Amino acid sequence: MSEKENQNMHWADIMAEKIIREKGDKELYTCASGITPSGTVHIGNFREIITVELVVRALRERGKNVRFIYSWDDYDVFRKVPKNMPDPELLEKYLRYPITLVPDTTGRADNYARGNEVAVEDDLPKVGVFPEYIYQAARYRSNVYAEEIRKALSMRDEIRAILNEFRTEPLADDWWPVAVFSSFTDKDNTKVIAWDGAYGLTYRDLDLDKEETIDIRTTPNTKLPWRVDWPMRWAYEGVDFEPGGKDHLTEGGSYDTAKSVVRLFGAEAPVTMRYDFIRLKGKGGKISSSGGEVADLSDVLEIYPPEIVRYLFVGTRPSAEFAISFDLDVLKIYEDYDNTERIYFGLLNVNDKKREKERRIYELSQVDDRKIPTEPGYQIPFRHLCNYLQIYSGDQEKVLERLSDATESQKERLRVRMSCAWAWLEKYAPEEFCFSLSGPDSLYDASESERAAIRELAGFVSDHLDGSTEKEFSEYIYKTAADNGMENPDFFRLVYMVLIGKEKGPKLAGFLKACGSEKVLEILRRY
RNA sequence: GGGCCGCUAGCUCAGCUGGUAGAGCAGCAGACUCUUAAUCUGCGGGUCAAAGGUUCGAUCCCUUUGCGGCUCACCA
Repeated sequence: MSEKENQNMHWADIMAEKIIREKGDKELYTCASGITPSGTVHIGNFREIITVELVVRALRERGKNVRFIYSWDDYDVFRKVPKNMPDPELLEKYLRYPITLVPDTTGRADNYARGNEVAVEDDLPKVGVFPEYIYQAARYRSNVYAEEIRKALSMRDEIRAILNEFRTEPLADDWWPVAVFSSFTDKDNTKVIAWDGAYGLTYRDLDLDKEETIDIRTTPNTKLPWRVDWPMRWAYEGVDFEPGGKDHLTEGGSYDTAKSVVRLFGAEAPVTMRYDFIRLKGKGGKISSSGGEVADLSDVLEIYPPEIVRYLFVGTRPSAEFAISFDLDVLKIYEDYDNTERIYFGLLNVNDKKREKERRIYELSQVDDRKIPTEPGYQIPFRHLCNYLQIYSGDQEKVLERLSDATESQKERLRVRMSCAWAWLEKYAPEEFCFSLSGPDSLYDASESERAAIRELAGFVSDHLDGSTEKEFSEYIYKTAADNGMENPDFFRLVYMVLIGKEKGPKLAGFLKACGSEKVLEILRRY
């Protein structure tokens, strides 16, 4: 790989090569990601998942055998009731329980953690992400890690020394690298008292002031604290790559201590990369129900097709923060994607460097890398699609009839796009952007002279709309205004009032053509 | 207190291993008697935060400073 080629490489490819370089030639590369499902798994968390997915794909394209694991840290403690969860009073009662023992007040699953998990697991396949899920609660509770916990206990002093390097308050002498959920209360308000040097651990339940000795091979109570748990899993799974947010990847952060702790477990830290957070733009407004402004993958998938969701992340360096837009920027995002697509299919000429870059972005944006489209999507700007949809009150099939020259594969993509467009129009589009054609019940109170003008326009529509271009037909519009002694602006206002009950609307001639003479006449002839 | 990131046209940002910068939007001008961020065309010299340094040459490397943001030092 020459330096010149390297310069143009996509970050996922650069990362894949770095992994191969640093970890050597291996039979299997393990790439990992994970999070505590202690609340809605939002789009910022998704950034980590998609980052791993892209690197995994880049590795596989290099002929590597890759395992992509996703760890749900669902044996974590429920510390805080998130603002956006229903029935907070009920949830309040479960603080300090493991999140798998907290009820799911959203009704999605049989426990709180699982509810947050399924939301993500249901959506990830839609964007082409298929990790192997690992459930830490199940692992811990079935004692899979008993040996690792014993090791951690035996390396107590070394671990403490590593953690103390960055702490202001050193860990106490009686600190143990293990957390215990009480078998009396299920809560973690406990304190380890003694370890027998093997598998016997004695703790005290601080709520009840009761003591118990458990066997870490047979009781489900113990887990490792985060800064020990993370490196333990690296060693256990043989992780070669795992990215992290900037909270982890800072001096003194958990990656820093984990890369020392992992050596105690006889392994080396994975290659990592830092990703920045995601901001939201244009969300809130109409739908800010709880004040807690969260957007998860399903919120984003509602207004962007899967390949565009991927595109947002593929096209941005992970280390750069960016905003996901729900406002009018949505239009631009669609245009940007379509532009990349046009470059990919050679419909747009750009220099080699740019073309190469966009080509790779397009490929990686596709949900299934074995099914990359062989033709571009139907060329219609997103805003036009929005107008067509509104003309037909959201009836996708009617819109497709108008776009009859679209191929089957284009229609398929158009359907997805239209669903997104409709959702966007209903939830986020600004008021000025939205309209609906007037029905029989919403007549505009027109004067007699206005009615005459409308009737004349109806005649022109009937005779000429279908046969003339947009530009040609605007002449008839001007003529109608002139014939009836109306100023243009007044006449335009009148027509919009009649058609959509608003003073302004889409550019009139084009709008009339988009509606089609049949629909237009149906409305005009009421006057 | 430590660390990290950013500071480029009015706005949002590209510019990724050095050869004095570019897209979109806004704006301006014109085209058709016209209207929403929804017509087309033309128009982009901004001390690349500041000062030093390295260099034949720096927006891009090094140092320092300023401003903004994030993060760790509690837990995960």
